[in-house]
Amino acid sequence: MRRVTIREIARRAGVSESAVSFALNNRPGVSEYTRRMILQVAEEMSWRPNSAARALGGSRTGAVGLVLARPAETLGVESFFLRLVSGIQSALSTSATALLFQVVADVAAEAEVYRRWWAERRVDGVLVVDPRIDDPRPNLLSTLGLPALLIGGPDPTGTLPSIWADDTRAMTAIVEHLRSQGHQRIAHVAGLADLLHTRHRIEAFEAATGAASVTTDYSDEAGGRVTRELLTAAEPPTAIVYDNDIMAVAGIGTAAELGRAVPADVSLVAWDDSPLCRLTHPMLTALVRDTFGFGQRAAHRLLEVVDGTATGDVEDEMPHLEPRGSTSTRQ
Amino acid sequence: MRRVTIREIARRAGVSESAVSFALNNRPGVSEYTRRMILQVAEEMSWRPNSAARALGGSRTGAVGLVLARPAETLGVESFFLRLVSGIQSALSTSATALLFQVVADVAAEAEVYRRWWAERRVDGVLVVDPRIDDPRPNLLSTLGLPALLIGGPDPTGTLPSIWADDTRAMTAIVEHLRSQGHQRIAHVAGLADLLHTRHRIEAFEAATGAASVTTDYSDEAGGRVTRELLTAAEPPTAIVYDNDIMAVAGIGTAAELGRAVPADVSLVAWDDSPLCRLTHPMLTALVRDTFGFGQRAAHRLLEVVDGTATGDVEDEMPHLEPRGSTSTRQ
DNA sequence: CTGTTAGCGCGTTCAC
DNA sequence: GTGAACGCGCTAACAG
Repeated sequence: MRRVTIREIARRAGVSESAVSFALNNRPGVSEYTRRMILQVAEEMSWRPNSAARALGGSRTGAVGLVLARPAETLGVESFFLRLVSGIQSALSTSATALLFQVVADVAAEAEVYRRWWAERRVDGVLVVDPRIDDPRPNLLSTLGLPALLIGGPDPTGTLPSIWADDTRAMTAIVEHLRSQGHQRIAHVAGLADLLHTRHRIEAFEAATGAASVTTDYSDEAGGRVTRELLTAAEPPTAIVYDNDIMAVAGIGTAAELGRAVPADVSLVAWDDSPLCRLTHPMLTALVRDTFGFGQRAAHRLLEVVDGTATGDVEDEMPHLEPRGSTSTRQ
Repeated sequence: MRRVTIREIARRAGVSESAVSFALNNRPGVSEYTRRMILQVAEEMSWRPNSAARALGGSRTGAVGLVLARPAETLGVESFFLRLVSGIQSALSTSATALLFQVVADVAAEAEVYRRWWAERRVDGVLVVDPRIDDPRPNLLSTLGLPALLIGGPDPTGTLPSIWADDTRAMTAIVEHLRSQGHQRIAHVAGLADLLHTRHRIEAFEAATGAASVTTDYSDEAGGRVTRELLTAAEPPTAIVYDNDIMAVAGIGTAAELGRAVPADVSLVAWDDSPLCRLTHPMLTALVRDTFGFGQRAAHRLLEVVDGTATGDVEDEMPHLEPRGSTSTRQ
């Protein structure tokens, strides 16, 4: 495959390289006639800008980054994650921006990736997922000067702009829904204690019920174990809210083992919907989010942040509960 | 954040820019003493190469690409996929190579991404997953001249180098294992008909059993439906092999609905292991692959292909069966 | 207003 | 070990 440069287009079109550059970037300085002619030649030769040359001259690389710090045990997020990435890319593709993606073991490694990407000028900005309590990343990114958008939040330190959904109100809505079905004793099997959204959910849950949430590592094992503890206690809950789909699926299995009928004896709710929630019998009532759209909106916002045309937080739409067989009216 | 260039290092170290470049790249042309001195200065100033400048001068971008053409229904691959990507990156990180990642809807869009990446010189090579029957990608990539490694294969057209695991032998091993447990009637719920590995599995299955495989779209719905058809037939199978975890999980649910005991009435095997396979009761016997290691080896091999130091196919290790509760000895 | 020439960004490489 | 040219697109400054 021959490489096509602006120089060749200029030669072929019989004009200067700068004229070609102006025409290709839709900038003044060239007549309408010449522009059309140049564009046609470029089209015929199927020219594409060399991203390296562009990045070197201008200050844009045309790429943004996403790092997923993925402790081995956190498997429930996968489905959520691929939908999010799909949405992100659907938004990025309209501005021909590429996505640099990396999976690392922990936040320390994540920080190292940001440093490297920025030092090597590989990205124009990054999307930061899973904000944590006492999160070192906003401070790091702000110190580096690397434009970033926090997905989830808002940032407690007010350092990074963010896009977020209201987990607090979502949890309150779930509890109210269960209450309206007659549930008095509700339990909450939460996720990783140091995630910001976990704290939000816990605070909302405890405020609404007065009961204490239990934190876990999101694993199926934890979901099963905690469910067993809850259901074999003196006064077992009549409804359990799980912070992800995996734990809810494990929970429904454990309930069956213990001989508890779902939803007659105990109702179950999964925080995030996924195909898993439709594999169980009964199917799991789940909190549905428009994750693809969320990703789109996040990417769009990041591009604005990179351009400097946006700062501050945006609240995304609230997720809604999709009732299925695992919950039902109690009398 | 101040940007550090080779020019500054040269000034600070009192040498020429080329000397710095030689020293930083461990190339001859500079004395050991000077090299050390330069490296120390670079270290102090925490210099990092500007990837754009490097890409522009040399012919390497220091990035490789991976496109996932993900039809909405193919959800079972997610877990496999993240493990694969983790492995890929663990190998890439040792050579400071970045991964450009994109999720698209279909192979046509995937081809378009390859064209764009290559035209824009964004990648040095790509990893191609899910080879298909009559796959247009090897031909395209070869025409473009974009170095590529096929994950799965080998490429029937012999166009692209590949790394692959022997699905044929794996299927044969599964059938033999089931036979050794006394199973006479075995069924195979296969995946998408146009995937190459689906064909390999089907051919191996039909050669070993004489029975016909059924192709599906990998969905839980298909897994459940086909299981129901199989189990309510005149002579139901005593063992079923599913091409992914999702369908096997749906299958175990359907068996329960029909009142068939697993494994007493019917044994089930999932092709790919995942946490899902441990969420069922009984747990699913599954084919275990070292997906992380597979990704590592694939990335390593791609880098060799990019360097031109490798061509041809490599066979990766064969997956092994991990027996769990969903299969057992029949008499 | 239309178009050109010159020089920049930054690391690499080749001739000296 | 050095100086200078190069890769490719962008962008002042400048000429018609």
